[in-house]
Amino acid sequence: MVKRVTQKVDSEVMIRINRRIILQLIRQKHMISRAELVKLTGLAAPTVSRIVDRLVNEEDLVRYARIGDSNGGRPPVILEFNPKEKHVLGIDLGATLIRGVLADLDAEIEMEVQLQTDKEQGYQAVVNQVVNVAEKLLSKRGLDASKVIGLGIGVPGLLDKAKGIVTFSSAFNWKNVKLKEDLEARIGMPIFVENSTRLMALGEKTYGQGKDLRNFIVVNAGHGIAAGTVVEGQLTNGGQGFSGEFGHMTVDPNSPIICDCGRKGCLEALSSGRSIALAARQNPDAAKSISELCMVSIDRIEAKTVFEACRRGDASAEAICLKAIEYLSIGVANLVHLLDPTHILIGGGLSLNRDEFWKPLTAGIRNRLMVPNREVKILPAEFKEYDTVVGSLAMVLDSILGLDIG
Amino acid sequence: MVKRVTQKVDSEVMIRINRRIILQLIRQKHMISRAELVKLTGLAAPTVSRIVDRLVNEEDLVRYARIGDSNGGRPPVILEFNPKEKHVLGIDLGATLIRGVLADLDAEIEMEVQLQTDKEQGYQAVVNQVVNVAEKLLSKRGLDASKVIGLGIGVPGLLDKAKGIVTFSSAFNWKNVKLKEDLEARIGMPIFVENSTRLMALGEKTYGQGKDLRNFIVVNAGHGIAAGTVVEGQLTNGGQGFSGEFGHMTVDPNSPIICDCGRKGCLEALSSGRSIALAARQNPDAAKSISELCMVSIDRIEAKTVFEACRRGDASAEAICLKAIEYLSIGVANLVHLLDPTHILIGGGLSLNRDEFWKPLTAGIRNRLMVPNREVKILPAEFKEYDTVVGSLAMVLDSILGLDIG
DNA sequence: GTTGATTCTTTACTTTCTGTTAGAAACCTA
DNA sequence: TAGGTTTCTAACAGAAAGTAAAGAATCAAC
Repeated sequence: MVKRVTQKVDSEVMIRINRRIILQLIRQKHMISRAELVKLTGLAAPTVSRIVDRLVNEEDLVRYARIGDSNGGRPPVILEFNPKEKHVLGIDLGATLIRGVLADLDAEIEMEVQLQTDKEQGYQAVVNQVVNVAEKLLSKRGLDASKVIGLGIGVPGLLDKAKGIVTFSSAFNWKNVKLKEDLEARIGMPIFVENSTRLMALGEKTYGQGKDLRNFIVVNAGHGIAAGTVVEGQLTNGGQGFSGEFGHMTVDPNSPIICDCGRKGCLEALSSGRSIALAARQNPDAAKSISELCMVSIDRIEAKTVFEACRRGDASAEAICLKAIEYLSIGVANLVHLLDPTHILIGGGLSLNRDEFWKPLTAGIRNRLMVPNREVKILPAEFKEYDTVVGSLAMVLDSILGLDIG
Repeated sequence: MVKRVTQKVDSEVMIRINRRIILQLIRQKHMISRAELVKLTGLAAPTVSRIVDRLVNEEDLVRYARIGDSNGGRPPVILEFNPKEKHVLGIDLGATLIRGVLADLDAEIEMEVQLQTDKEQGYQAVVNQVVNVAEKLLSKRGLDASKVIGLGIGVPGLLDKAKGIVTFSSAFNWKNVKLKEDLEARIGMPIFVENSTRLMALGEKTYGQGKDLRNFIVVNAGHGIAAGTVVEGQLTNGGQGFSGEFGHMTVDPNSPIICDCGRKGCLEALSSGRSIALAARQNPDAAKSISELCMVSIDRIEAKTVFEACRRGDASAEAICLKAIEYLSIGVANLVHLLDPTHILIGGGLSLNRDEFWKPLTAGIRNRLMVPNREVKILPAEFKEYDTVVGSLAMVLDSILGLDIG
C-alpha cells in the first residue's frame, strides 16, 4: 500500500467540501435563507439549492423553518438546522466536578446534571459516575440512546483522541485508561474523548467568541492551567495530540516550588487555582487572616476564597493573587510572542473572578508584550464554566455531521 | 461587498489543487514518472497525464527528462521540474552577513555572494548592499533580470509580508521600512520579503528535514533567537504575521539582564549568540582567559570564540555556555509542551558548534520534558547556515508556481 | 525471434459536479 | 392591476475526474 501524500480533489471531495461549508453556515447562523447562502459562499444559486435539497430530503439534517420577511421581492425560505427529536450529550469531566448536559442539535442546552467528582475511589468509580450522569440526563427526559447521536467528554490530561485512551492525567492520576472503550461498553452510543482545554477552544471556535477568528488562544485557568490554540483556523492537536500543555511551561526556573510533574517553576505550580489555595494554606499568616475573614476553616481555603479575601481587602491574600497573576501574565505573553494570535480568550475557574483577577492580568500581559503585539485582544471566554461542555457538543456534532474531515 | 466565509470548491479550484499536488511532488521527488504520480496521488492515470501535459506544453514548468528503467514492462517517462534557463535569487539579510545565492528552479544553488553587513550606515546603505549582491549574482553569470523569476529575502524582525514592510527589526534598528517597494524600484523583478526564521522553517519544510512532517519547529539560535513553527502542515504566520518571536519568551523573570526590547529575562537576552559574547566580555576573568586562550582581543570575542574556549577546556567559558544553553533548553521545552511537535530542528550560528553545544542542549531539553513528550526528535537543521536562503528560494518558487494558495 | 505477460500511457466515452441563462413564483410599491 | 424586486427552479452547457479498453514499449521465456 502506497502512502498518499496529499488529498486529491475529485467531484466527490468537491461536493463534500461545499456541503460542509453550507452546513457550517446553517449551523453558525442558526436561521438563514438560500439567497444568503449564495451571497456568503459565492456558489451559484442552483448549486446551493441542490445541496440544501439533499440536506433536507435525503440527509434530513436541515429543514424549512418558516417564510422570512421580504426584502422587496419574493420572501426567502428560512432554513434551520433540523433539531428533530435528536439530542447530544456533553460531559466535562473535571477534577472536582462532573458536569453533564443534554442538548439539541444546535448545541442549545436542554438539561444539566452536576456531580462532585469522586476521584479518590479510582478509575472505575469515575467511569460509574459518568455513566450515571449520562443515564440521568436520558431518563429525566424519558429518552433512550437511539434518540442521542453521541456523547462527547472532555478530560484534563494527555490523550490519544482516535483511540480514546487517556495517556496521562495528573488530575485523576490515570495512566493509559481506555475511557472511550469503557464508556462505549456501558452507554450504547458513539463516545468521543478529547482534552478539556482543546474542547474549550473548539466550543469558542464553533459557537462563541472565536466564530470568525483565525488565530486565537483559549487559556484555561482553573484548577490546572492549559491552553487550546487555533492557528490559521485550525484547532491544533500536535504531533501526538498533546498540544496545549501550557501549564507546564517553565516561567521561573529558580522557583523552589515543585510541580506535580516533578519539575520546578511550571506555570501550573505557580498560577493555578490549586497553587493559589496551597500558597494561602501554607502561609500561616495569610491562612489565618483569610480563614477568619471568609469564615472557613484553613483546610477548606480554595482559590475562590483567596480571591474573595482579596476583594475584601486582605493584604496577604492580595499578595498571593498578584504573584500568581503575574506568572500567568508572563505565560500568556510568551504565548502571544510565539503564536501572534489576534485574541486571547481566558476561561476556567479563575476567570470567574472579577476586577481583582482581570485588572492585574490584562495590565500584566500588556506590560510584557512587545509593542506591535499589544494589539491582541484579551477577553473572557464566552461560555464561562460551560466552555468545555459546549466544546464537547461541538465535537460530537462535527463528527456526526461530517464536518471534521479534510 | 459581502465577506466570504470559506473557500468554495468548483472545477477551477479542483484543477488548481490537483495541479498543485502534482507540481509539489515533481518538485519534491525531483525525478518522477507519471505512473508514480498516479500511485502517490490516487488520481486516475488520464487525469495525471492531462495535468502533466498542461504543465509541459502550456505552462512550460515541467519537461520530459529521459526514459527511465523498466520495471518489467514499458519503461516510464521521467519528468523533472523544468530548469530551462530560468533562475531564482535568494538573500539572507543577516545582522552581520548578507548571503545571496542564485539558484535554478529546483533550488539548487549555482552561485553565492557574501558581504559583511554595513548596518551602521543606516537603511539606505543596506538596501544598496542588497542591490549590489543581486547585481553581482546576475552579472557574474551574464544574466539579465528577465531570466530570473524573482528574489526572496529573509529579514530578522517583524514584518507585514503582503506589503513587504519591515515593521520592526531590532537587529537593524528599522521601523516601518518599505523594503519590498524600495528593492523593486531598484531590481526589476518581483521581490518577496519574509521573516528569516519562518523562511528557515519553509526551507526545511520544502526541501529539508521537514519534507514529510506535519508538526515541527525550527529554532533559529544565532545572533538572536526565534522559532518557525509548522502546525498541521501549515507554516504559521500568526494573526498579524508576527508569529515566532520565541526570543522574547520570558524564561527567567528574575534575571537582571535587560533585553533590547526593554524587558527582563527574555530568552534572547540569556541564550543568544549576542548574549553569550556579551557575558564573556563583561566578565573580567572570563574575558581575560578566553582572550588569551583563543588569541583575540577582548572586544573581538564572539559566541564562536567562547565555544572554542569551552572546547579547549576553559572553565569560565564553559560556565557561560552552559548557562545560556540551559535557558535555551527551558525555552525549547516550553515550545514542545505548548505545540507538541514531532521534531525540533535547530539551526542558526550556535547550532554550528559541536558536542559542547549539542550535548547539554539535548540533555537539558529532555530533562525538562514531561514523559510522553520525550518522544520528540531533536535534530540539526539540514541546511545549516543556508537554511534561510533555501527558504527564500522556496518562497519565491511557491509564489510564482502558484503553490502558496488555497 | 516470437509470444505472452507486464508496465506505462493514451484514447474515447461516461459521470458528476458547478455555472449560466432564462423563466417562474411570490412579494412590494404605486 | 402593472411593473419592479427578490427568491427559487428548470434546462442546458462546460469542465473536471473517472472508467474501460486499446496501444506502446519493454521483459521473460520458450
